[in-house]
Amino acid sequence: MPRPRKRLAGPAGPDKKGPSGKRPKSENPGELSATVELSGSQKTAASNNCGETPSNHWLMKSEPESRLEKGVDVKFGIEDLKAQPKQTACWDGVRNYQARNFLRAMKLEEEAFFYHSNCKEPGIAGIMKVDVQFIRMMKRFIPLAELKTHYQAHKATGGPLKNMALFTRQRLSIQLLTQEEFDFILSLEEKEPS
DNA sequence: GCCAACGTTGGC
DNA sequence: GCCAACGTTGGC
Repeated sequence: MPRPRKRLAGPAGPDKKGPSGKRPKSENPGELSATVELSGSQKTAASNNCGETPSNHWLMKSEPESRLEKGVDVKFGIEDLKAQPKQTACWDGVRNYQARNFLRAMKLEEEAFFYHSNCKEPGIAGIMKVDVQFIRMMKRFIPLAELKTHYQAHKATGGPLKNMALFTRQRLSIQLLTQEEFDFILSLEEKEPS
């Protein structure tokens, strides 16, 4: 489970997992340093996304309700992100290979939906930017059930959510969204809950 | 709390 | 490199 944490002020670590060690011991599986956190000021424009390249949009899952995993509470909802210094957190604990590749592919300032998973009401709670910093709450919470309704309709009609990873890659904790998916979900904010 | 989906592990 | 067993994710 991706497990955003309090700021650890780590460098945006290239993760050093060599091919050598097969995998993290089950003893301590978390803490791969696939960190997106950019500590402190982002002085350098270097990795910044200024320029012409269109930026990617993401969806990142986290659990807003308390749950112990090896004695550690993994709770980290959007309110917890807001409560961090600079409203910025370090997104660690991602184990899945593809999710980690996405973490590495992210560029600063790209936007991501903060998705609440494994909880009473799963869905998209807000928006943050890669750094990982809170931007804003959704104007209204967009429940999974509503997204699923659109997904099912779009499968038939060829609408924007027809291939949404949330449904086609069910267990992937970090997902790349198409521009169409991102825009469509944003447009839902303006609508009445369906 | 249950359990389906699905990723990972490890014997062969 | 197959695939059954196992572990995890995450909706319900």
